[in-house]
Amino acid sequence: MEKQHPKNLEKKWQGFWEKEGIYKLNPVGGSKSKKEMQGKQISNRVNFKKRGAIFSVDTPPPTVSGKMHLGHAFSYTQQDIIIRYHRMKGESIIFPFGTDDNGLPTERFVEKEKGVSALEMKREDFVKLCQQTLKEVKPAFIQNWKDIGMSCDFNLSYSTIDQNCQKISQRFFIDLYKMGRIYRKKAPILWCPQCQTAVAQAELADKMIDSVFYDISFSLKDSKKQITISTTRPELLPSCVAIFVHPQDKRYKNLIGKKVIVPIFGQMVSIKEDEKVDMEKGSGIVMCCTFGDVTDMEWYFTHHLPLIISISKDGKMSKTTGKFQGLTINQARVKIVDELKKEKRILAEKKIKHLVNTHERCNRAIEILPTWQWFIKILDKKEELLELGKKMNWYPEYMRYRYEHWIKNLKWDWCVSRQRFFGIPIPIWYCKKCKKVKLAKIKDLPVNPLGAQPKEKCSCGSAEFLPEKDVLDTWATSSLTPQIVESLIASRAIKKNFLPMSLRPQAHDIISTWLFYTVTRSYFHFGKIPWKDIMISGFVLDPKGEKMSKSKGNIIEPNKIIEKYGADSLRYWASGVSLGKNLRYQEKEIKNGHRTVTKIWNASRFTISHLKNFDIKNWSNKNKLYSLDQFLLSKLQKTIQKCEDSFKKYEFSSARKKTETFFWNDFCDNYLELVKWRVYSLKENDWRKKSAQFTLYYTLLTILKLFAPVLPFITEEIYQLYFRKKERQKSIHQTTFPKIDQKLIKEKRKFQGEKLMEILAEIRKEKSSKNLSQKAEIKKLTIYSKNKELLEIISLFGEDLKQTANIKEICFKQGYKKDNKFLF
RNA sequence: GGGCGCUUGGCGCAGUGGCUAGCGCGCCUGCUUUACACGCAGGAGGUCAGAGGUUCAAAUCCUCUAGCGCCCACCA
Repeated sequence: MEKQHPKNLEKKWQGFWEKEGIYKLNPVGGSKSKKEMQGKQISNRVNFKKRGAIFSVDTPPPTVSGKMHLGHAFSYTQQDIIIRYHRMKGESIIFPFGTDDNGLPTERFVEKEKGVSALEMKREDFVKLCQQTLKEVKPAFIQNWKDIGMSCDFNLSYSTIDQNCQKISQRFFIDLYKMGRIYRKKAPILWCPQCQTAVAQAELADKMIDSVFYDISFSLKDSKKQITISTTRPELLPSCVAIFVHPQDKRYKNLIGKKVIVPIFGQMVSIKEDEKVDMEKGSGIVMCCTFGDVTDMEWYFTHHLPLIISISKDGKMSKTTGKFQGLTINQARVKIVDELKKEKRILAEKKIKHLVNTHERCNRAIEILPTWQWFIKILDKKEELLELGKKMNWYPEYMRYRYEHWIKNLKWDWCVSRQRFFGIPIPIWYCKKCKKVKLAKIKDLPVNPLGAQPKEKCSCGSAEFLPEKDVLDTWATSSLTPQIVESLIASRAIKKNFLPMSLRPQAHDIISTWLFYTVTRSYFHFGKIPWKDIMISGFVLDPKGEKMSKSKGNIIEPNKIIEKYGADSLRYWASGVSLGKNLRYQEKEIKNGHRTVTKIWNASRFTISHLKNFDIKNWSNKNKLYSLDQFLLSKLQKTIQKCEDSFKKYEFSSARKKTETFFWNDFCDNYLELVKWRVYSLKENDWRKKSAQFTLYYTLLTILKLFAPVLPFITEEIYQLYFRKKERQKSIHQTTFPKIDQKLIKEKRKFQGEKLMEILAEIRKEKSSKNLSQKAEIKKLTIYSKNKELLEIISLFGEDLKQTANIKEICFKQGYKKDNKFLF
C-alpha cells in the first residue's frame, strides 16, 4: 500500500458500483430493465428472498438547474448515510433517482440559460427549447449526485416530464375529477403579473418594500362632509366597491349606510360595517377594492359586492380605469396621486416600509385576480390531514409542528392550473356547444389536448371541442412521487404493499409544498399515509451563519470541495450535525474529514502489513484470545451497539462520533501501540501473535463497516485492496453491518483494560512532564497500591506495559507512597 | 402578532436529571516513537444566555426575560 492514500476515488468506485450493479434493486423494475432482466428472473427472485425487508425511499427529485449546490450535497448525503446503513442491515433498498424538470422553475431556468422569454415565443418553440436544454444539461447535473457517492439505483429513474410521469399525473387528475375533488371555477386567485400565471399559497414569499401611506379625503354624497381613508394603493381607487368601518367604532357609527363618492373615478359606494376593520390603523375607515388583499376578497364574498377589475393579467391598468389604461401599476399610482393632489384630496403622506407578498420564483408582487382555474379541494379535509401527520414518524419530531401549522393556516384550496407552457397538460376539453367538460380516456394517456381531439362526441351530440390550454402546477406531479416510483418496479410482490413507503427524506423548506401535497394526494387517492418515516434535513449557511445566495456571492460549490479534498471529506462534514439542524460551512470541518480519511488509510496500511501470513479461515472460536485483545474486542462490541442505536434513530452524527472515538483513541492511539511488540517480535506460530492478527483483522474490518455509510469511498478502497478476497462480497457496501458477538463481551476484562489505560496514561504523563520521548527507557516501575486487583492487572498486561513503555522491571508493592510512583 | 428552533471554553459543535461538563479547530509545552508530523504525549481555557422554581440532585424538567434564526400571518 502506498504511503499516501489514492486520490480521485469518486470516479473509480462510483463507476465500479454502477458496473457491478451494487445498488441495484433485485428484482429490477423499469420498462427498459424489465426486458433486460427477463432471463435472470429466477435467480433474482432467489436473491430477493434472501435479503430482508423492503426499505423504500421516496428520494427527492432535484429541480434541474445546471449545478448541484452545497445544500443539496448536505441533505442528500444525510439521506444516503441512512440508506447505506439499512442496506448493510440486509434490507432490500428501493432508492430511485428522479429529476423534477417541468413547470415554472424549469421554464425560468431555460429562459435564463438561453436568454429568451417564454411569453415572447411561440409555445411549441419554447417547449422544444426546454426539452433540448434539459437534454444538454441533465447528464452533468445527475453526475453531481453520483460524485457525492449517492447509492441510488440510477436505473430506477424518472423525470417528472417524461411520458410515464405525464400519464400518472393525468390519470390521478382524472381520478380526482371523478371523485369530485377537483373543480374549475372563476375565482379570485393569487396571480403573478410577471410570470402571468396563477400561483399557489405555498409559492408565496415576501419582500420588505418602501411605500407611502396616503390619507385621502372622500366626499359624502348629499353632504359637505368629508371622510379620510388611508391607503398605500391609490391606484386601486377605480376598484373601490365599498367602505368599511368597525361596528364598535363610535366615531363613525352615524356613517354606516351613507354613500360616498370615490375621488377621480366618481363611483358611488356605501359605507358598511365589519369586525375585520382595525380601528387603530389609519383613520379607522378602510376602502375595499377588488382586489387589494385577502380581506378585500373576503368582503367581496361576505357582503356580495360588485366586481371592478382595474389591474389586468399583465400587471397593467385595465380599460375600466379609463385614461389610465395601459399604465403600469407604479405609473398609475404616480399619476393618480398627482391628480388627487390637484384636487387637494391628499391630506397627508407618510413614508413606511411594509411587507408585500411576492412570487417566490420572480420576486414580483402578487396581485389577486379573478380568473378561471382548476382547484383541488383541500380546505374541508384539514382535520384528516392533521391526523395523518400524526401517524408518521418525524425525525426530528418537532418538524411535524411545521406541517400542522401550515395546515391550520391554509386559506386557499390548491390551485393546480398554471397559465404556462412547459408542463403536463390538463387532460380536458370543453364542448364548443354546451361547454361541458370532456375528460381524456385513461387508455389514451398521456394526452396533449392542444394537439389532439377527443375520439367520442359530447353527450350533447357535438363533436367540436376546445382544448384546455393550461398546464399543471409542478407540485401536482411531484406530489405523486410514491406512485411514480411504484410504476418503475416490476415485482408484483413489492407493488402489492407499496404504501406506505419506508422513508421520505427531504429538507425543511418544502414541508408546506412537496411533503404536504404528497400526503394530501396519498390521502385522496389511497386513504393512506405515503411513508412511515420522514427525515428532515436542515440548511447550509455560509461561515458567518448567513444564507448562501448568488447575489451575496458566498456560494460554495461542492465540485470544488470534492476536487480538493474528496467526496468522503464532504460527506464527513455533512454528517457532523444532528438531523434537522442548520450547518455552517467550515473548511476546517472538511479538512477534518480529510484527516480522518488519511488516518483510516494509515491505520489500515499498518494493520494489513501485519496480516500477510494470517488466514481468517483458520481461526475458530476455540482459539485462545490474548487478554489485551479480549479487552479491545469487548469494547468494540459496545461501540457496535452504540452505533446501531444511533443509526436506527437517524442520528448519523452520533454514530460517526462513536466510531471515530473508538477508532482513533482506542484502536490507533492505544491498541496499535500496545500490539506492536507482538506483531513485530513474536514468531509466526506464537498464539499471542495469532490472537493479535485475528483482533487486527476483525477490528479493522468492523471499523471500516461502521464508517462505510459515511465514508463509502475510502472504506471501499481498503476493502477491495485486502478484504474482498477473504470476505467474498463484491463490495463493502454489500457486506452486512457488524453484528454484536455476545461471546466477545467480557465486562471484567474491559474493566481491567481500562485500568491498564490509566496506568499507561500516568506513565505517558510522567515522561511528557520530564520532556522525555515516549520511547525513553524506564529502569524500574514501582506501583504502590492497597488494591489487589491491580496486581492481577499487572500480571495480565505486564508484558504489554513493559514492551510499550520501554520498562525494564515492574514491581508491585502493597501500600501507599506519595510522589514516588515511578523510578527511572 | 403566532409557531418552532437555537443560545455550552476564542471559533464550530456534542451532551437532555446524577461520578471532577465533553469533542474538533485554535493556543501553550514537549516528542523526528520504523502506520500516520494530515502524527503522538501532555497542558491552559467554561459560574452551560439571564432570573426564578421543581428535586436529595439540573446544562438537562417547568415558568418568565433577553438575543439570534427559520416558518407563518399582517399588507387597508
